[in-house]
Amino acid sequence: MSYAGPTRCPNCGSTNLLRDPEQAEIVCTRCGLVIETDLMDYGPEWRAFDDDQRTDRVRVGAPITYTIHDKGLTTTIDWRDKAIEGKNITPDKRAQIRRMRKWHRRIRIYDAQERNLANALSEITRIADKLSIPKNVIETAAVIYRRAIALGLVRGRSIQSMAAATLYIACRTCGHVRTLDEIADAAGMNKKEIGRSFRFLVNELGIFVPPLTPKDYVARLLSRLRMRSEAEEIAYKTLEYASQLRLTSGRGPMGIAAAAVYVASVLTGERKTQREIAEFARVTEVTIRNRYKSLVKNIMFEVHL
DNA sequence: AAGACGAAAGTGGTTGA
DNA sequence: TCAACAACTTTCGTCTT
Repeated sequence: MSYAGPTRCPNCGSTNLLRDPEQAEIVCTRCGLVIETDLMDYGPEWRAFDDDQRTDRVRVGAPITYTIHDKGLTTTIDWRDKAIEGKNITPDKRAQIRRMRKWHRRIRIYDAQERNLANALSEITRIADKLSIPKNVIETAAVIYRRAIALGLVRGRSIQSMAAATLYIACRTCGHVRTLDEIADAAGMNKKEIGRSFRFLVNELGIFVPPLTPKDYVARLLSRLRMRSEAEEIAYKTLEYASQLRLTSGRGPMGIAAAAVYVASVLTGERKTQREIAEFARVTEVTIRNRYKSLVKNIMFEVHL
């Protein structure tokens, strides 16, 4: 059976796509974007009958029982090459014990990573569920986290912040607009730490994260303010002018989006107060005023020409 | 009285020596 | 590592509707 799927990653343009029938996905090996899910699944042992199973069986690697049966009770083989009574032991016994020790250690590291992964994935899904983030974004986050763990980037950092940062990266690369604030809220931790982990991961993994533009925020603001679609058009037009006039560079995109929405609210007559918009946009009224001021000044000038 | 406006001082993050 | 800096916030008094 042949399958003509995508050949290029829509996010970073890489052609190194990994098609993984067991995980029923096509994944970009460069940025970790999950391009397609729910491919035909060939392996009878791993057939996923519903979404829950697909998550549990395919994604998490080790089944959840793995972490339960162990519960952190690990064993160690003594480093001394002695029998229990303190006698020396024969050379071939000694060699055997050393081999056992080696493998025991290796297996334990593997265990620790799997545990970390399972932990992180449940954290990721927990945050994502709170925000109703779609499944493919969660999957992308999982892939990114796996890469991070494989490169040893997670050690010494809190699983929570790494999980949240991973989810944020996934949102950005998948074009699912969420603010760092929202993620931080849902994760129950501060924005700063997640932001730091975010930047760290982006640097270390070399992921291309498309920058957010004011436009990305407008639709969300309008829907949260329950405004009509004609306002949307005006807001987008305003932003277009603004970016042509280079009013957008270097400014926080949310402030500009909020100002554009305010302009639209005034022009359409379904006026919203600056405070209302500021609240949803998570910027202050003053910021809206400043953006709005320069918007009006420059665009009026433009119109008069 | 509510909303809009703007000045001034404060805050947290980035940059460049 | 530290100071300068830009963007944004906080606060508060004044103006407008």
